[in-house]
Amino acid sequence: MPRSFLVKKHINSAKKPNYSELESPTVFFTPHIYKGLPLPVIPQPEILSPAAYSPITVWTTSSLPLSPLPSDLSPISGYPSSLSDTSSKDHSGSESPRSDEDEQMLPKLTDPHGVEAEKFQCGLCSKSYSTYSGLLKHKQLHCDAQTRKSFSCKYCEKEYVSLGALKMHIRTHTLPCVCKICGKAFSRPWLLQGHIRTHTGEKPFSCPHCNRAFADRSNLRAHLQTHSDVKKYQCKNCSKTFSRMSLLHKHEESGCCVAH
DNA sequence: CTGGGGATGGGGCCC
DNA sequence: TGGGCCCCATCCCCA
Repeated sequence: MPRSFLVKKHINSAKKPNYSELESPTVFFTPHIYKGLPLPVIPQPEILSPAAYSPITVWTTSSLPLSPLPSDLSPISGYPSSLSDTSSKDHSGSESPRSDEDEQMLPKLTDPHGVEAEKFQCGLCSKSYSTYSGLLKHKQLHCDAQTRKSFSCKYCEKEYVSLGALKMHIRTHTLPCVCKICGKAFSRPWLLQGHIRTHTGEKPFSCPHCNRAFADRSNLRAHLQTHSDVKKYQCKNCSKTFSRMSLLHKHEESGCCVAH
């Protein structure tokens, strides 16, 4: 299943950013751990600065984070995570912005500091505020979601509520972080760092139960499931538990043990 | 076939 | 605002 729950649906595809300013230069990442490591065949690459973006042309938008949705993604409620509690992840994205609307929250008076009471009225809900800042706060907290603009990716059909989110997504297309050892490109430096561990053999995450080491924290987390009697992912039909969702899916797709 | 490890993608959160 | 890190999810491969 594509991990698109955070992506806005196609609401206003006409809102395209200036991509010539969005795209980041290619970055060759070289970790410090190369120094002293036996990689003689590879020329010792220099450490380059991380990707830097040019100043971005701003399209009108107020990109406040969306309200967090309470969503416990753990298939088994109350399961004790060995590493951290992640039950409060923000998986918002179901806004229905009226993207064709322009700024409608204008003060009744031009004085931005507002010396009289109830002078600043929200153009959407008609609530009045004595100060301009009060109106702004109201706008950001309550009404801005309705006027939020969207930012569309030029490489695919995804849209985002903030320019920052779009820029992050653009990197998945431009892949600016390139491994100097094998040439493989990644969207983000830390992804490249994880990849480089496959070259260096570095495994900084070790299991407290069996001392097995892993290069990736997520893989250690999955491994920790194998030490648990009651695993994280449980079949609704037979209550059998699995260490990975993919295993549960396989189990369910194979017909489980109970007819649906 | 099943379970587990390796590698990677990608959005959110925090600073 | 961006980088680093978090977490979840997924695919592939192998024992």
